[in-house]
Amino acid sequence: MWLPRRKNARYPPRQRAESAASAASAVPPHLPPTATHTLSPPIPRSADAADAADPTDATDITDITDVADAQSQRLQMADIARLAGVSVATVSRALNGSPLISKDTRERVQELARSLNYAINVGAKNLRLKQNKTIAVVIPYDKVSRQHISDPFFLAMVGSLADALTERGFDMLLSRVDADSLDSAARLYNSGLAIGIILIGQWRHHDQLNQLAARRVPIVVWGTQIPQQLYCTVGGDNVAGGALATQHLLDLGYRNIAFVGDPQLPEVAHRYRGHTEALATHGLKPDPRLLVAVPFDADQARAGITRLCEAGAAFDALFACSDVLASAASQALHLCGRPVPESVAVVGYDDIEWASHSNPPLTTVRQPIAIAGVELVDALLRTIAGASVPPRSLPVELVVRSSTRLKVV
Amino acid sequence: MWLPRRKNARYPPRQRAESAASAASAVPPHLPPTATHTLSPPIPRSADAADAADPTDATDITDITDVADAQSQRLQMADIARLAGVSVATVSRALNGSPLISKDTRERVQELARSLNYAINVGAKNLRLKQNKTIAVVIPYDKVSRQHISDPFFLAMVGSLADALTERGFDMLLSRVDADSLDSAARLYNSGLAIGIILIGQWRHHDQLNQLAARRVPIVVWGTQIPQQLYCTVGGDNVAGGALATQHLLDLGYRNIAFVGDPQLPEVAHRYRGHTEALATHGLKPDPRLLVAVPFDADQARAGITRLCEAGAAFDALFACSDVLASAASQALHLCGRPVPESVAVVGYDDIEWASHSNPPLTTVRQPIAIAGVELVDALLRTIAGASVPPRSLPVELVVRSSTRLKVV
DNA sequence: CCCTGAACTGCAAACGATTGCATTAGCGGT
DNA sequence: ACCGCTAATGCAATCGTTTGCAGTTCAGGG
Repeated sequence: MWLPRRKNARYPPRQRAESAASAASAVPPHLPPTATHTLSPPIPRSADAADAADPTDATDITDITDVADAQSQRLQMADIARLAGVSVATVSRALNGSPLISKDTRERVQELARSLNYAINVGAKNLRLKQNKTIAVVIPYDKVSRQHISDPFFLAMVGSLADALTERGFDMLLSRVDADSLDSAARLYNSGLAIGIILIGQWRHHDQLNQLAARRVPIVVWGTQIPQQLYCTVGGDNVAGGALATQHLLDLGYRNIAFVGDPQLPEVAHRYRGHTEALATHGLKPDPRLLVAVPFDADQARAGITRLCEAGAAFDALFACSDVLASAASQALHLCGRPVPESVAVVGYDDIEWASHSNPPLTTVRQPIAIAGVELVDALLRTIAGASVPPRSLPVELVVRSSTRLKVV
Repeated sequence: MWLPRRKNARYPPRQRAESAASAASAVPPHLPPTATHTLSPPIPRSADAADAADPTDATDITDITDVADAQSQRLQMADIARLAGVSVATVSRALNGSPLISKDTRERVQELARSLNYAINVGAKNLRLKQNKTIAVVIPYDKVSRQHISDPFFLAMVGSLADALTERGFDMLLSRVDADSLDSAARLYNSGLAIGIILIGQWRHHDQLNQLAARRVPIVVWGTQIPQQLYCTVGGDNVAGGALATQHLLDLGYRNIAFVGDPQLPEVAHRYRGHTEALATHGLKPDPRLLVAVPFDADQARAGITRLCEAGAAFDALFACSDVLASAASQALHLCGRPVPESVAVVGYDDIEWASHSNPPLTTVRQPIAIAGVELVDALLRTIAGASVPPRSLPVELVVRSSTRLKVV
């Protein structure tokens, strides 16, 4: 007969066959054997139930109590091992499907673990294997203007990323950082919480992002490609998007197009370039008086448009760099007595969900949000694998709805 | 002279004073001394830079190479210890501000760690301390209707939770689960990834939530209070909200009010009750023909409203259980030749950002989203601490905009 | 000169998993 | 009866931190 000998015996040495048998019969009375019954019988207060349960075997009662009690609370491999009458090593191998373990033992352990709702401690596993299946997604917030980022576009992007990451078996750590110190996002990587970072939006701190990349922090940014960048960006084709919007308005007969957005932001700058290029094909130049330079903030857009109207600027159409801005602008236009689309044609950007629900439904440049999530995750994983991933520009498309119509002359 | 002796010497034994001095002078040439310079000088390819750097001291070069190289990649406590010429224990205590360490050593270690951008390995720390600062936020998705949850309300809630958690120093793990197996969210807790779960929306599986609670999984749910529930809910006061909306319409002179929403969902059921109660104060009863029972899905709402119009139902107002539904309904009404608010007054629910940007701006019942995040987090933390937290109902308020106006007779 | 205590600091054992390398039993061959 | 081989399993080191305890140095008192 073989008897295990160990310094710190966490489980009483039992004869193999006996303990296996007792485990199999002892567990069900205390804990539900499977997780799959959906109709709950009258539910007792769980812990009390264990205490009150029929005390057939003194040792097993204390076993269960030890597990549920005190500090350790959660089930761990040692508990499974004890109940199955094997060592932790065997449990580990069994749960990982190692062929070293006999089919019999393997299945017994797996069944036991499943019936106890055992889930492996990911932290310990990660530590040992130096691996990690968590990706950090960072949404910067603007300290000065608003506390929260409420632009539905960012949130939709979060949804898309959540889907893409779930798809590939990764967990997503959502985090906010001050847009003025984007580099503080490195904490998430340096602390081992996540193996890489996806940052939504480039904001005003290109330099900080370059520093992160130089420090070898795996990072991918939703944004636009900037000349000297060391990090990988994925983004819609902003130049094409800007051109598409303006071209559409030109085709409809509009010639005096206001532009709403802050060209200091890299993405907006590119859209403005597309705007300018489209005008050029008709021999036109952008009118600086029709540039409403506001950040992505509805209130400031409203104010800007109102100012524009009151200044008596001559414009018959408007291109806004987000649907939120377009919507705020439309509202302001209404109040100025210039209804959309009768008096002013409006094109937005992003095509967030409610662009089609708004009234009138908004003509807009659709960003490929669903694809964006997949592409960002893909690029990040390749970066983590050590590849040098080139920036990626995704195609955008114009969605024509009722906020634009042929100009009536 | 004291010489350290160890089984597995990870760092070469050095005389204390000597090594401390060499560390202090050796670090800056290879790595930036502080993280706070924002203007990046011409950035070299980092690793190459270390290799190419002026090789003044052979041993230090190999030190740095060891750190940046190979498997271990990330900086760890042992590296700091080696560079500071002390033991890991001392580094640990120094970084945690233990008074056991002399002020001198403590500050030297802290400064060194800061200058190297060292961040402690959270996984290892959590393992050792059996603690964890991560909360899981779960958004269920509906497998049958749509792949993604795109309702801005849920996403806004995510934003609010992100703020509340950041505020309290917790990290947020965002996860999606199939709305038909909410209990699979337990994995996040059982695996030690998170110390508690916040679930957004009650959906159709009250029983599964009860089971989770019975299994002692710390969980708080955004939703409405249901008689026999074992888990804690936080939610807007749905009965009051429903009453508020309907009362407002009644006050304006409307008597035939359509209700849009699926009363099978607990929250909607309560709003319907409020609706009914308000009608009762005017001696009215809800007309079953004016109940448009659709889930939170814009397309189905549009279809439902169109059907209602085509059936020739007599109604002069409409109360929808979300702003998305209200907006979709307004659109359908327009197409049926019944403009809002001239022909039909519309009240929504949630007061998401664009309710005020839509056209006409939507009268709606505001849910306290910002407060919700704080309350949910609060309730969860108290639950984790072992308290039995009662369900919480938050006040809602009516926001009157232009989609409702005095009925013209 | 030795003893004592205070002030630092290091050693080594956790935390919960994985895995290379024993170790064991069982079996067939000689 | 003994040897060698294979299949199944256990031991113990390891991942990066924390912390109880023990060890070292040094100053001051007898």
